[in-house]
Amino acid sequence: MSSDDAAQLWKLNQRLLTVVMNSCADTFDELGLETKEFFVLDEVDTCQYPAALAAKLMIPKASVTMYLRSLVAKGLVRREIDDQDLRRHRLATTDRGREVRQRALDALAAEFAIIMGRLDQRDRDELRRLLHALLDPS
Amino acid sequence: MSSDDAAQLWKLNQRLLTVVMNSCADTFDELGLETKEFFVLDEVDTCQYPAALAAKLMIPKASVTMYLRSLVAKGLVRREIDDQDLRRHRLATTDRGREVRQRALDALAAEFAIIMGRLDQRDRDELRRLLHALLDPS
DNA sequence: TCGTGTTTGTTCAGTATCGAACTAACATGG
DNA sequence: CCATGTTAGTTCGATACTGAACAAACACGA
Repeated sequence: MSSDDAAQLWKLNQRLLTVVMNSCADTFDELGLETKEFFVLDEVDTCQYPAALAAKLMIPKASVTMYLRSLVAKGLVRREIDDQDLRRHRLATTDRGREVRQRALDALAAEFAIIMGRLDQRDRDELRRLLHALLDPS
Repeated sequence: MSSDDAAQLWKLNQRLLTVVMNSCADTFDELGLETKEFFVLDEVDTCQYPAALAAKLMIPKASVTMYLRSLVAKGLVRREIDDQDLRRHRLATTDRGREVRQRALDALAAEFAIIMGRLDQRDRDELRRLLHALLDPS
């Protein structure tokens, strides 16, 4: 594989993600969710703590502080005291937070499906197979 | 494909691209290139004009103005008068611009190739075909 | 118990980004 | 030729982001 070849694939892939994300913008707006906030909300339950979120999402700690402040203000996430380590803020999504997250994920999946609709069934299966081959750490 | 499955695929893909991009950060630094600037530099020759760049990259016109200003200041891109339409700035990479772009693409490809290595040549070609079909609905 | 070194999350200040308004240059219809 | 509408690129003001410094809490060997 030539160098330009790999880079081109990278760019196409990047473009695909951007297109899908842009398509979700309206739904996210209705949910009152900023794009960046969504990524944080989505990982709150699996990461539990701000530091872990920053590491997982590869964004600065200062940014996590901001997104969390907004999510808490919106009532989508709540902070709890961690009795084991008073420095840490244990995080958890609220009921409403879970609902919003699910709606956002559905929107993302729906838009992805629309784009995928440009392919016929055979090609969709093929693309999914290739992406899985790339992404699954198997 | 279930809704969550599609979203999961999307998120994995997003993560993959971020990791690759982060891996390139040092090289880009050495080249004196900001990440966002790179995307602009990379498309200058194919898009020719700022408006086309904004559309292709899906970023605001105002941002394109800024990135171009920086690229021009660094001597990587130059603006020319378009005799056909005096509103437009025809853009072109300089010799140094082409060199820097190639180095950046090489870095990107090198990192991405590690992942792409999971596919054989036939599958990579297939993947590119499918991504093109998705993104260039001709 | 200290002293020293980490880690956690926040704050602050400087930079980056971008929506909206703007100017200049075309295009089209009359 | 003019009126009207559209498009190209820039500027400006307001917001978003983040590196660096910070305070608090932990860890652990001496």
